[in-house]
Amino acid sequence: MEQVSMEMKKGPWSPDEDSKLIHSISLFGQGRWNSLAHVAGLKRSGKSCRLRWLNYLQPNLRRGKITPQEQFLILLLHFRFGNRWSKIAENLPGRSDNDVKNYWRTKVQKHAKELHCEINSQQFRHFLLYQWMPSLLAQQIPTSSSELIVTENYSPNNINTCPNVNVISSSTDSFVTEDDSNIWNNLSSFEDGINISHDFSTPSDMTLYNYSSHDEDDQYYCHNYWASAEMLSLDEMDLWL
DNA sequence: AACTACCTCAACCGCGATAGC
DNA sequence: AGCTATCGCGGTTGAGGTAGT
Repeated sequence: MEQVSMEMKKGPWSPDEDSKLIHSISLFGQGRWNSLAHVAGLKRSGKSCRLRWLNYLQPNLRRGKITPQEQFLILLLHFRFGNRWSKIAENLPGRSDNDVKNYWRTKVQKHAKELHCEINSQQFRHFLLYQWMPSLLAQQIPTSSSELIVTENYSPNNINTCPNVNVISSSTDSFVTEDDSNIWNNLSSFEDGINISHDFSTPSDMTLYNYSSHDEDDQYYCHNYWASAEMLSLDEMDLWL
């Protein structure tokens, strides 16, 4: 049973409490949060300590606004995982599930409300896929360029670096023809992180998103997302490269 | 300057899953 | 097998900050 008593402190953490928790974790590591709270001399529940560490204190957390790249990833991965915030956050180095959740609630849900759409409606999904996500991609490249743009690479050794977004054309009215082999060549040339390309050369009733990443074992893999215009289904295919 | 409305995000809560006895 | 403790996740709240009037 979670420790509950009258003297348990709640609310904002003080700098003193933070340093006690950090010190204890440096000595004993993460986990067994109730014990950790006790040895740290904190009048906090283990649950509260865990949350404070994961969402605020642990090193390598990214601060500041969610970048367009990260926003794109959140929207894309929400199609795949739904409200599984921790799963989405795994793909956003330095962001917690709370960050992802807050973004979704404050930005995406608000937008749906303004459009008088249900968040899970076909109408809103269509808006995300064909308007919002392309506009986020468009923010990644300078005007007049339709070539592959390479932004800074995300290195697994530097978790504070933003995930990489590679854009193959971000213009919805000036289509760039890229055959599939070019796309794969481009993707496979970035073996060090998360890459996204959006291919606008697919038939007008179909949008293809390529999302590639590598896992802890350095396995490099790629997801293709085809979304039909009707948004009735979102098919996924994983290819091991 | 004062008030209000809105936004952000840290923190809490409830609950289900899992581990250990 | 059943009980208890712990963990982790998703949903929600509310304090503090900021922009608008």
